[in-house]
Amino acid sequence: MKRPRVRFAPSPTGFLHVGGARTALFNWLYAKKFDGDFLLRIEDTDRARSTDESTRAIFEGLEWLGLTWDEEVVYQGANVERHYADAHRLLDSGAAYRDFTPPAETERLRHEAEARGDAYRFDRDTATLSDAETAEKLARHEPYAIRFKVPDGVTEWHDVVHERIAFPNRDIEDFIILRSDGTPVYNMAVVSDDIAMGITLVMRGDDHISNTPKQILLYRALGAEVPQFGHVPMIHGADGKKLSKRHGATAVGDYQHLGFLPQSMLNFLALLGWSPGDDTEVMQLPELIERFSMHGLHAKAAIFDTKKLEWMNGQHLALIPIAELAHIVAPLFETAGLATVAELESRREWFHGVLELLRVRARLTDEIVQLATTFFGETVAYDAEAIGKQWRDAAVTGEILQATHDRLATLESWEPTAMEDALRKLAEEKGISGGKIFQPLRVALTGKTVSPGIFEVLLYVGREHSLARVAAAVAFLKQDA
RNA sequence: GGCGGUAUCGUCUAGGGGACUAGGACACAGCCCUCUCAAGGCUGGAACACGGGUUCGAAUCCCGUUACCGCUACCA
Repeated sequence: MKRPRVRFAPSPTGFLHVGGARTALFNWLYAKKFDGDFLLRIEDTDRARSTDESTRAIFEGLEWLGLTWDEEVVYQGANVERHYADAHRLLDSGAAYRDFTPPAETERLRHEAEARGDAYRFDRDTATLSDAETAEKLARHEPYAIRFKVPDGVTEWHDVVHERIAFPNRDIEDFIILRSDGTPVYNMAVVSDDIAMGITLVMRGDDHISNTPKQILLYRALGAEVPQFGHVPMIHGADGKKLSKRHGATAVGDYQHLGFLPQSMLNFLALLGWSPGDDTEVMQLPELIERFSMHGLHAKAAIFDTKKLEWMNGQHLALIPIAELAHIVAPLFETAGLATVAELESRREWFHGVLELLRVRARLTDEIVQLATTFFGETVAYDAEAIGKQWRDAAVTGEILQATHDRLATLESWEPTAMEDALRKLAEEKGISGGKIFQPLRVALTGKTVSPGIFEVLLYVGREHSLARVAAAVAFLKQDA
């Protein structure tokens, strides 16, 4: 059995699209699972649209996801000489022919047919010239394109995800493989490169299904072994249309910056169009490799559901080792102006404790940063809503907070169970419920009605700052009353 | 228009002729837990596109219809 070789071949005309990322993922999983190679080829033959920036974005996106490639990146543009040679090989063997028809003329015919409502197909006969005519045009250096001579018959293959697909050859026109300026056309370049790279399975998007019969014909005419093909479905937006910019974020980089973890993205993408066959949903990369099979691949287009992605991210946020999370999130704290990475590192235990508190309450890493503001800074801004809800009676609340402050101040150890014992006892003495103490206290400490457990907040805000915040709240209420 | 592909809850899916009263997850609603919020647990509503076959028996196999998607370039 030959070593499996698969590739991901994006054109660098934009950022790494989530659909592309998923295609890359399936190829990558296949390579890992079946002990093969995962290669990357940049299809940059469309020089007008290709940019270095896009190429970089593709690398970055793939690297962020951890989908690393096994050999040096192949740039299609570097192989045009081989593409050219292969096209001429087909010309020489009679599998292709010269087409001297000016592009404008072909275009005119096409428009005419369309206007009549007919299906246009290039007419081989009009381009067929006698040897003498050809020699004459050649002598005059008239430009020509090379067209592939599509043979009679039916071209079919066993698609890894769709089973059998067949195209009657009469529905395939004699397509151009080399433009009149000598540059190769997509299908020629792809086949030439896939042969040269020794690709054994071409796994790509559904939108390439109609290219496949042309490519199979090319493999055969070139005398090359035809690889396996697998066409994975498209990813659609909520409206059922191909996912595009107007659906919002479509680049994997967008999701990175929105606060998603790469493992969530991978897990979510894997489940769009593939299923392990049972109810398992949350999986890490090793498990994905372990469970990956072609059998679980789907033929149906899937709609990208951001809500489920968010849930998935919440799951992975809860699972990721805390040190790893800290590493990802610390720079975000720095850009938010909360603390520098170095400061956080110097209070490692405390920082990890804070993250432990917040990770379960957040779905995005950005949310963790937002929620964490409570644990930084000297002053607290009180939400109007929080005041209205928990501090209605300024006099009574001020008194309770003062008592709370005093009781906490007497504590020997700044430790949750001791705090809870003390404050529950206080509530009992006053004949009120615990909530009557905890809720106003929460507003005093955080300015908000919601937060992690009040004793954890006290612990991580710290004794000094907590007492100061409560005192400040008492003062605020006094002035208010 | 031609060609190709697809069709299970709103969404992602399980399902490979009998185990289907069609299972799970997201979302939604309610309840429990509880100092609030999450997380978690429980409960609920919600689907086999339609029509024909094949078969003792069909969500599962076949055909047709419909709908949706893709391709239809000297773009990739």
